[in-house]
Amino acid sequence: MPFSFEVVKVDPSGARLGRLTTPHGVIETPAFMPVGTAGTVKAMTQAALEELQVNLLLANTYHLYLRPGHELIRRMGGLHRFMSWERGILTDSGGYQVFSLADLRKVTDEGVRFRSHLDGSEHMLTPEKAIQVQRALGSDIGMLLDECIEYPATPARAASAARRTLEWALRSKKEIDAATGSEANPGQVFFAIVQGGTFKELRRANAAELVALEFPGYAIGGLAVGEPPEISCDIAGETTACLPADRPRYLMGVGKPEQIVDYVRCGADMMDCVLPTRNARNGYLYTRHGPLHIKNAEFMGDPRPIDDSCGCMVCRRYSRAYLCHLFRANEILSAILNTHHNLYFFLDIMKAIREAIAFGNLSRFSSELQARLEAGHR
RNA sequence: GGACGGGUGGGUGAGUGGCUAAAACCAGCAGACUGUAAAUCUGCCGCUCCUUGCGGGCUACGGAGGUUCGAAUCCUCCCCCGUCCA
Repeated sequence: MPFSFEVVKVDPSGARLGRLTTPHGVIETPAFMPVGTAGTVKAMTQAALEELQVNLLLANTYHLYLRPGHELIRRMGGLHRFMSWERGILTDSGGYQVFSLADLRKVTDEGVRFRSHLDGSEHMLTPEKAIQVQRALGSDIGMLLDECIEYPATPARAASAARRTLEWALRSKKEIDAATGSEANPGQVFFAIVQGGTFKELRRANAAELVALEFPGYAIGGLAVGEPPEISCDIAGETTACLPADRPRYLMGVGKPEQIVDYVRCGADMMDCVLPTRNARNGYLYTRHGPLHIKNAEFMGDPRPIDDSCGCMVCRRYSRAYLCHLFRANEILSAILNTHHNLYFFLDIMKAIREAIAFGNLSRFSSELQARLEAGHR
């Protein structure tokens, strides 16, 4: 199955219902991708992810390159085989680590020099190298190396990162074209990433320049790095407007449940976020009536499920009291059950969004969801 | 009966004259987390008062006295707890 994308329906808001076809299956969009940085969605088995109907998950080039090494993964038959996952995989390029590991790296026009957080060793990640590593991993969708910057950033800094991201995209394109047809994973495609900080002109320009290079899909990067959510939304909407309607748009690293609908209405087709998984491990659980800290004393003797309107395995089977106990006792099952629930919650919202678009009532769905989540607790 | 060692805030445990309401860790109470250096991190954690401030008062390092301007820290006696010797 080669890569393809088809827009099935467009909502008046700009939200799109679509189908993304990859060598490892079809993904209904808008899609939420769980994050599995190191080739594992923490605390989840692959079987459990399949049960949750996850069709596409995210792994990380930089982390897998450092450990266990992309060549090892290539020898093991590629990432799909290595981690026993027959569905879709999107690999992030390491561009986010430019931002998150800011203390351990130096960015130049050539690429990013990292000092490994694992053993202190030095590594050079160039746009070409990022492509090569992702080829070795054999993901369905790879990402170009970009320069993700912090917020707030000056226009000059944002412009410089956007310019560099564009130059890196040109080099990536060459690297991609050079090897086309000679690969073990012929269906693999690469998405370019639009940068430009919180400046609309920069975003528009960067998007236009990348679009001219004809990538099969585009991502919007550099958002949700600390800016107010209204700005993220504004920039996301502004950017998608500059992207071709027939290509998938991936809004990287977002978002909170109440923001997801907004981003879909901005025209985003794909999203990923660590919030459901990381927050789960930290005892922060999402419900249709607002979040709860399961470790809090009030849940110690609470026989109710996390969310009585949730259909997930955890809510059908376990009480808040038990989950509270597991968390306090530092039991591994705590992370497993919490993650399961939070992922179900995010995936379920996205599924409901797809249905709402299909039925043409996204607007109503959106305001109802918003109202419930903002209504407060329990 | 004798010789040592020890008794510190909910727990473990630093501290041997003032910088100590008393380290650190745990427990407890709350919060944060957005392309994962995260099962992590942050704040609070004796009582009390108010004009909530690097604010006032009170209580506190087994007990009771004492030395000293000042004691968890030094002295005396007592009570416990270990280990060893009779």
